[in-house]
Amino acid sequence: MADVTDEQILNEEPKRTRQGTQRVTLESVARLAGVAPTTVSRALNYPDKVAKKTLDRINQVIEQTGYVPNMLAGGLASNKSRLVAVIVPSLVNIVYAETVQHFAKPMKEAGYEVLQGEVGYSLEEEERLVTAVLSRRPDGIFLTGIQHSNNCRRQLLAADIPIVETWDITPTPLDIVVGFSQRSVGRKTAEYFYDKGYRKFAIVSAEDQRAQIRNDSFKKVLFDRGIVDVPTSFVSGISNLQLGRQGAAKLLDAGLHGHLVFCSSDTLAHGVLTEVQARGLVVPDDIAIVGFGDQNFAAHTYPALSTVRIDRATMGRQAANSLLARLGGVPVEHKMLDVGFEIMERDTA
Amino acid sequence: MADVTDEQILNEEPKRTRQGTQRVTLESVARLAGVAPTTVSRALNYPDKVAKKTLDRINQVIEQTGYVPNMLAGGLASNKSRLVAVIVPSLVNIVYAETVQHFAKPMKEAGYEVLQGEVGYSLEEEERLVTAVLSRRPDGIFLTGIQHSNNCRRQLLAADIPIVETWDITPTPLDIVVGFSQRSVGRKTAEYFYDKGYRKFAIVSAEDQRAQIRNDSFKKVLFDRGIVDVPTSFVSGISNLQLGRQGAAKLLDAGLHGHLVFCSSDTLAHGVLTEVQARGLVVPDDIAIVGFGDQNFAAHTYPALSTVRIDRATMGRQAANSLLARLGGVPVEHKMLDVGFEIMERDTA
DNA sequence: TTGTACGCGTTATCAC
DNA sequence: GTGATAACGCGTACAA
Repeated sequence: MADVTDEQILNEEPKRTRQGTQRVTLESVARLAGVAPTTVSRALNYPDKVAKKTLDRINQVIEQTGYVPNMLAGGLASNKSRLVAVIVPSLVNIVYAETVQHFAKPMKEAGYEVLQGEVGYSLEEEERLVTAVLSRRPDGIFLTGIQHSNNCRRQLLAADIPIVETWDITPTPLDIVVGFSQRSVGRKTAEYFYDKGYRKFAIVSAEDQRAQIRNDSFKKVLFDRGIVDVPTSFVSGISNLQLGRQGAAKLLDAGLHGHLVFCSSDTLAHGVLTEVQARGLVVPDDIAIVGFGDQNFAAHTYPALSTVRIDRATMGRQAANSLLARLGGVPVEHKMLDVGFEIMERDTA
Repeated sequence: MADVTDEQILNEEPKRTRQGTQRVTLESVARLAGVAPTTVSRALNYPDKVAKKTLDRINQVIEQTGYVPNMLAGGLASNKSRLVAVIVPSLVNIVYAETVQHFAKPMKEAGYEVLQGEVGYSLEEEERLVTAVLSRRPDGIFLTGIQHSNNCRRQLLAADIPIVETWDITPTPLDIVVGFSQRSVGRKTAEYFYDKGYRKFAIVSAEDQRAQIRNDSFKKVLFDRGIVDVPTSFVSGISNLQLGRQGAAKLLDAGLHGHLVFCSSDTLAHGVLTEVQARGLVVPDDIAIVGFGDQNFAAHTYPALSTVRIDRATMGRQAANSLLARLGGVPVEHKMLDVGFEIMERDTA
């Protein structure tokens, strides 16, 4: 055994007990370009710190060999992954997808990749995904909502990275929050249409937490004005046109007439509209409808959908701005950014 | 200077020229549990290869410290990232989102995270994203479509990882392909509705490559039957209801009547339907409409939308199955999997 | 402007 | 069942 050890010591070559990938590495590029690995690394990360001639030679080798840097190694060495994690309730819910898209664009332009994960509306799922995602050492994280399990909060805080919470607002965010008050949406919407003269109301809603908050504050306003009965139809699963029709059908079958139906999304509202029309009723005379979100189809349904406009582009963009500021070491001016909302009165209510 | 060197050599402690993250590492867990790092690693990756007692102690320390493994380091060492990259034209196009969702579920259950990127309909963008994504050393990659730039193909092949192409079909995939023939869709749809008696046709289409293929084969069939004039209205950007209405408006303004309008997506078709109805025309008598995709709202528009059903769930699931098989070293039985499509005749055509 | 020498946190290998 | 040791591929402090 001693012999082996001696051999190793005497041997110039490393022991090579393991096999790496056979791909071209920074080192092989360096060899081919006749420079030190450091120089190649610099050529990649700080091109202007390398002599033009050297740079050209290196780039040529990179081109020829098809070298692709290994960011796992780079990230480990630099303690930066250039990855931001995004956690949304659903990948196929277009309102979240749009927010993420507007978030992802500036992040990508700044050199970050987006790792997206979906968690439904369950806090436990969120906790699991957060753990999984933190093991990738993201440089920052985008969260949907402000409700998280205690364990989840602890992990997030321990990770010590910038965090943006979105789609709600709170004076005490984990780090930064960019959103709007769900409570205000419910309240203002109820007040607005009550003041317009409506006295009968109903709700078609998905079962998510944020919708519940809107519903509750909506009903609270009505209750305070003496309206205690607000027929509510819950649908479960990802909202779609069909669920909207089903939700409306239940209500209509129960004899709804002259009500304003407040929906938890434009998609559900579109379904309600379709069902009402399919029954030969007239909107808004027989049934009035208000959606939520102002998705881009809302202004183009027939009749055009009244709804609550949420500026998803601004929300996404601002979330990115704040995160990028923190990532760049710039102190963020506002820990809390309220992007507000706007009631869009169109033709269905 | 020599002194310093001597000190270093004599010193038992490492030089510590750099500062790692202060987070808890596998090594600190090992120290606290009184075992070697190797054992902790094993406890995490092969729990049954560790004595029950040791395992319990380690898990307890992990619990207390809130240790989160660093997968950058793990990935570097094991040459496995447990990451699969997904490249789609658009994050907000729900038909792709749904495919990805069905793909992501089994992948996640098998322990893989999904890194999603959007590339529009540009091959150059795809190439750029592929490079960025390969630098994360994904274990596999999911592609939309079968058209890629040469450079992109080269990189993909060089990466030497399992690849699934989707949403189209070819006998010569990069690795595996799960999809259906775009050409057949156009052909069969034209034949079907020609045989049903339609003699006037029009098209409302987005500008993407795959839609073009459908349009071309659609028109080819009609041409062969003596129908040479197929008014076509292109819309640009991500398809939505408004664009569908606009596309229809252009056609309708030009005096369309009695035509069957073949749309490149259900969303556009829904817009066409809305526009036609807003003008007081009757579907399908004045204008017939056929969509593409059979999204979940298609059966619930009023009247219900005739369309071409694409089984996105099966496509996503099969893509995952094939990829997981390859990832597990199992030889894949079919390099090419045709999930087909189905013409859904409902009430709009 | 370029090169030397570590170390980042983990896993594979092999020995015990 | 457990541990020592050497990589994995790259960034960075420091020296030249």
